[in-house]
Amino acid sequence: MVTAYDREFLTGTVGVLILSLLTERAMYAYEMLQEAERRSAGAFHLKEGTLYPALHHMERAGLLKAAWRESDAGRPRKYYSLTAKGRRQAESKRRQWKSILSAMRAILGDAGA
Amino acid sequence: MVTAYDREFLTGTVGVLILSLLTERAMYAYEMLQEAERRSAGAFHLKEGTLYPALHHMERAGLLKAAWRESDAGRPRKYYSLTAKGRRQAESKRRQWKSILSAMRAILGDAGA
DNA sequence: GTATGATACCTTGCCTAACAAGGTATGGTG
DNA sequence: CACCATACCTTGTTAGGCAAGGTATCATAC
Repeated sequence: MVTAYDREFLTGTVGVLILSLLTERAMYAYEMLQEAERRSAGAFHLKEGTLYPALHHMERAGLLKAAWRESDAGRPRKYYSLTAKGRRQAESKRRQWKSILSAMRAILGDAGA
Repeated sequence: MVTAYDREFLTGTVGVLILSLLTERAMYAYEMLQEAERRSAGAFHLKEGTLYPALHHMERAGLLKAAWRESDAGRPRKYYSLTAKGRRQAESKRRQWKSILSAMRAILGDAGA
């Protein structure tokens, strides 16, 4: 379900997306890929080449912390969770996202509703 | 009112923004800058270095056409309007934008509402 | 027994959009 | 005369998203 428009619209949203998912619970990267796809009914298809570097970057920035856990089958999984700084960032980003949303609505008229 | 977050969130939205403004009426670039700022109550501060290249690109792509008109005072203004192709594009982009919006809502939970 | 696909992690290199910072020109206001 | 708002534009940098590759484990199918 990867269409050409994904990219232009997705740009900049990946950060908020990760922060929001991790606000709910700790998750591993592969799980995030599936969750994003499932919840958007296939509209989003987060790419691995986008997600992994983003996670590493956010970990370096002190927003996330990672912990390996064994799984019943297959390779161990690397679970990410929010640090205190990450939780503050999540809150802040969400507020910003809302403000951008309403601004877009104002500019687009009913088109953005 | 330029804040650091503008960029990440704005990415990819400029195209839709232009198409939507021009759906209403022909406008010149400087006017678009003001309109975007006014309607969003200062939340958006479209940059000239973003807008002008975007307009030129969209004109080359056959989405817009430009026409110079004299003004009572100052320099002549370059009015942009949608071509037939541009109108189709505007419709299509708006639909995509809506689908992305609802996908984001689904992922963010009430955070995106 | 081996091929394939799902799971699960990762990196390198390219492309393009957004921006900062600069430039030109005109008219009005202090 | 200086300065600001209007109005157009360009160049160079940066950073984010992605395609395409790679590694390893396990289950299923043939």
